[in-house]
Amino acid sequence: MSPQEPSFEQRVWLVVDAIPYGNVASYGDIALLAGHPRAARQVGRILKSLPNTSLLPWHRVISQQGKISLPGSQGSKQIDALRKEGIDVTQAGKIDMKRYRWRP
DNA sequence: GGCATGACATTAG
DNA sequence: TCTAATGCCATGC
Repeated sequence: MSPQEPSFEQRVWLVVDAIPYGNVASYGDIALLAGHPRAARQVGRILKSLPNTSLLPWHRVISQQGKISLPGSQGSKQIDALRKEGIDVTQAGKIDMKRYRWRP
């Protein structure tokens, strides 16, 4: 029979869930680990579509430039959540990727 | 099957 | 450092 491979969406869930505490990953990395090196945009769309019941650490996913791509109150929440994990976030919402980037 | 959208990435100025 | 333009790809209508 034909085992239906998990959707890109579900792969993203798995990858995001694998990000360890105190580390962050970029959309491009998520897409890459999910099997689609250039589907970073879809990652953002998927995370946006996440149900509030999901326990995924989506706040550990940021842009490659170490900047929060989610403006508004949600962005502030993300920054706050990252700081609670020991990640240093500048006042401009900038993060040192060289230091916190997740290396599988 | 085609068109529009998007929590991005990269390059140029 | 910041802004603008271009590319790439899955999803939804």
